[in-house]
Amino acid sequence: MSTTSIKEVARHAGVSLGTVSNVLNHPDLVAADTRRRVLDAIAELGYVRNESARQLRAGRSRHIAIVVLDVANPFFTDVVRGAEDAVEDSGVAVMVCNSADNAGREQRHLDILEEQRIRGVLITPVDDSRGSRLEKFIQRGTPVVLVDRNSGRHNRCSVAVDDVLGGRLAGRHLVGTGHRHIAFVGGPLTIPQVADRHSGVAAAVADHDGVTLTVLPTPNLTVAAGRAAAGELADLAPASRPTAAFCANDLLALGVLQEMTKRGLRVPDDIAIVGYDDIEFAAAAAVPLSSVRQPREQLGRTAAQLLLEEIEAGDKHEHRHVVFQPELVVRASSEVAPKPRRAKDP
Amino acid sequence: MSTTSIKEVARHAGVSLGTVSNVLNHPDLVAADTRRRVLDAIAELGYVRNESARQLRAGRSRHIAIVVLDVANPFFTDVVRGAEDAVEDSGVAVMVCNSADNAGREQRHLDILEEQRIRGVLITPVDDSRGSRLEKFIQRGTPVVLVDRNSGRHNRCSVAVDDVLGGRLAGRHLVGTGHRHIAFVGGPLTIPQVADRHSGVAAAVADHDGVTLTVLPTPNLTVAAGRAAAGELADLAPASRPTAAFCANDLLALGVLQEMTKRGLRVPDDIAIVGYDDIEFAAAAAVPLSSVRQPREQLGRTAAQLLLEEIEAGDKHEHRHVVFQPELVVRASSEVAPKPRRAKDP
DNA sequence: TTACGATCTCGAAACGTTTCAAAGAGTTGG
DNA sequence: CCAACTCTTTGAAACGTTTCGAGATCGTAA
Repeated sequence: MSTTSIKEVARHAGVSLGTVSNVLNHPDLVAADTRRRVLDAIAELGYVRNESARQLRAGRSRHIAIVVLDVANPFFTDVVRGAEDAVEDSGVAVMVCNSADNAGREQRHLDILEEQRIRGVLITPVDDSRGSRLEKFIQRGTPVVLVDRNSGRHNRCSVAVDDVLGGRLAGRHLVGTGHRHIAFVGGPLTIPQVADRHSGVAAAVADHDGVTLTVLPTPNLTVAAGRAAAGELADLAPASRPTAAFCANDLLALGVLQEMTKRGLRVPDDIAIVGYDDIEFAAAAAVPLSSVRQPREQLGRTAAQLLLEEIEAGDKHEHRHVVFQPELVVRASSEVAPKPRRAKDP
Repeated sequence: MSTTSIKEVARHAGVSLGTVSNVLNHPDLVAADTRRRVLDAIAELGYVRNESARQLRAGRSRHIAIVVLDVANPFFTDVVRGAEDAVEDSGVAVMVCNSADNAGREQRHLDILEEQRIRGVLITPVDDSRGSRLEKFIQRGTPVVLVDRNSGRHNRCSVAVDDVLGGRLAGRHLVGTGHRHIAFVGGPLTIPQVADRHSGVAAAVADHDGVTLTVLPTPNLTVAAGRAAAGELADLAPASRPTAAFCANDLLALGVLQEMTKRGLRVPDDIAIVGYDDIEFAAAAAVPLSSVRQPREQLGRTAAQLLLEEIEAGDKHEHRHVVFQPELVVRASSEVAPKPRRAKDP
């Protein structure tokens, strides 16, 4: 552990401690040859500034954090990249925290971040209720921007996508291509995004007589959960089986696609699939997946910009709520109009 | 920003400052009702400990970092999850840093981490040469464990997978199923993992007369690069086109699969594909991808354990180099023996 | 020659903790 | 009643910075 302090550098260079600090922070105040001597001493001793001491004195950190629901979900990694891009040369660094959709972990992360006097936080919250840890966090004055979630409250910025519209787009598309029995695959419905996507598709279905919507709840939004849900669907008698599945995200959709293929059902002929997020792997699937596209990197970039703005402006900052429009991308998995059902089931 | 300090808590509770600190760090030394009073004051004032001050006094942080080549690659997110699991209740937190395969960014991250007096670092380095930033970092005494890279040097632990063997497994499999012309898709070859995988497959091919290996270099290891490489392959005259592609990772392989399908070439009949890493999306592809499996989470878990061990043991620690064996997982993308070529090209 | 600015350097204070020797207050045993 | 404990609490020092008023040095104008 490097243990050289500014004091030793000063001694080595034959100057006072304050001068070394000036070389580091206000080089223009120091005479050229003194500066030179100090820099040499720094190089020779391998001095590394102690950030804790700096921060203690300065009163604040130079970091922001982004807390995501699932680091392993490509949707979030793209959001992270967007955020990293946005802060690139603003002098702050980004810490990535994974709440794993677990309120306890989210809370612990927030605890740690607050102890660090973090400069600001981007978060897709698990628990955003009144009196939640996050609420307290905000009230104590740390700037927070909600990501992929819009907030009715006015003490924070948010950047979101209109998920109800997204669900509606998917529903309209499926109804429009002739499907009369649609499944919604996703859960838990306590996740607002999932609930919104569901109510969107439900609204689209309700606009048309004779179209029914079946909800297949899943415990989470993973590929494995998609496989399991697809198993249930495939086990249904062909006559009562939905001809299309709208999945709450692409991981689920990929799981459904995989399981259906494995069981000999053809996509989209036997069952059409529409996902959500339009992660890169959606297009890369060998039956390319239709999906509701969210501007993933832009989400992260915009959120980070809002945060920097708030950090900059302080009290003068006015909170804003940015909502992006989703866009349906139709690919092979839902492209073909459904044909009369064939008897071809396991 | 919460600005209450231990001093105010002390005043509020009518005790000295040292007692408050004891309540926080050594509660057993404090009488029950004093403790009670202090805790009440803490709750009432919303006191949050200042980690910078704590760390300054204690001399070290409670964080480790993991620096990965690409946060958006599921391989690395799984490694991260493994590492997070391993440190779960050791009292240290994990910071995730993304070098994006860029030496400059890696350097900047290491600068910041050193200023933080980070407790230890897991890293898949971009630049591990003699005299590199990383080398200096290690020499100054911060514990570092190399991930997915084995090191000849003896001043650090490493956890890796035998990539030469992995390449060899893939090569043997393809040769064994009758392929006589194989393509290696991947690059840049300056990435040691890529070079090893290549030399593995080259060795396997060299063991058999009449089998040729064509190298298709790519600028990076992404899906898009895979698509581009597949385009080149597909454009070749059928007679001179390889019948199998071994890709340096699964992202490339998925790109190749997608582009081939798009161009009407069938996998595996027209061209077999084998990837590397066995990320979850490999199995989820509708033509499930054969792949060389790395124990992703275990890689992260083991690396984190070694790091904690070194942090614990200090000078007494003996560096170790763990090497895992990869395992070939054969799926549909390379399952069928190649048939006589058909003329069926764009 | 003096006075004044301009430049540069210095030294001490402050940031909020943790730690530790020492003191205070009871208790117990002789 | 004193000595020797134990149990609590105290207050000051130290961690490595940054900041800022003040001092030192030198050149220049009056």
